[in-house]
Amino acid sequence: MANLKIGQAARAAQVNVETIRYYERRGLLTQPMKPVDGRPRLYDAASVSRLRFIKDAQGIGFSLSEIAGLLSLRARADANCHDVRKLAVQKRREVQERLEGLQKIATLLDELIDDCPGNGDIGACSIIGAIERPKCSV
Amino acid sequence: MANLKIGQAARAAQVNVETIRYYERRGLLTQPMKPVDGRPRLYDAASVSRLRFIKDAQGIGFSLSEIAGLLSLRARADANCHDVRKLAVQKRREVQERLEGLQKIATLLDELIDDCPGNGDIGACSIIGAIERPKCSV
DNA sequence: GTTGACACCGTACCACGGTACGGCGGTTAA
DNA sequence: TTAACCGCCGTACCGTGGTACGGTGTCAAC
Repeated sequence: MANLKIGQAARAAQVNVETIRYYERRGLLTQPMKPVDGRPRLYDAASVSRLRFIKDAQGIGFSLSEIAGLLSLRARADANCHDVRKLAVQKRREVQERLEGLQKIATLLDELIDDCPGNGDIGACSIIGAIERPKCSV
Repeated sequence: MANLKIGQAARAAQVNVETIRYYERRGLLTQPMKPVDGRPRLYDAASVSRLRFIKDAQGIGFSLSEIAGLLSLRARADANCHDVRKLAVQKRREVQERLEGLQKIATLLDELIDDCPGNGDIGACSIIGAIERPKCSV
């Protein structure tokens, strides 16, 4: 899997061609040199794995800017594992906060659903009512 | 708390003035009639509570479009509590999916952090390594 | 009678993560 | 040889949820 044209690289990494160009514009991926003779640029296996890295890091909750940070850390000879770990720990904390927020929402929705008579006049709807009254504010 | 100018209404509902205008443009809030004499529009308590409704519904995970749906349901005389309940149940399901996704991410990050030596060469960093290799894809 | 604080209105801009389009040129298969 | 397809490039556009800006008008206090 080497020397792929952009479309093939995109398929290999399971992303859109436009996404590759977008990452190149954002500086997440280096655009391969354009051959002098006007042939299409060629992407190698490293480009594909970098694309997968980006997608996987995105999958575990990093934003593109954070991924850029991760990638540039990786490229720095003096970078220490410690720096990367710090980013991961920070991200873990953020994930925890989002988890707790969502958990509250889930509990609240459960209560609303339990209270709801399930049919009848909308004026009597406990869900609408609960959102309307202060008790419900999250 | 009645007949408030937009700035007062915004403060009462704890939102930005621009946010009120934005909701009016989006059709989530009816813009009060403009007095003929050129005085500022006046917002009543119902507007403020509608703003709070929007903010609170947002807080429990509804998007503005979904809130618009909720609000128009509420306005329909023939609407049934059942319809509202259906939206809430649907939302509960979505929240569950997001929770499970986040939980996976949390577990993964925990593993990465545990495996990381915490210092040393970045080439040896288990976090970078794990994201790079298939095991890690989420 | 001027200063300051609002209101009003249209429009532009922000971050985020892309997607789509149009025009040009080169390659490839029938 | 001609159509179909791909690459290249710049630019525009999408949805989401707002925020900011600039010019005008109105009002009240000092």
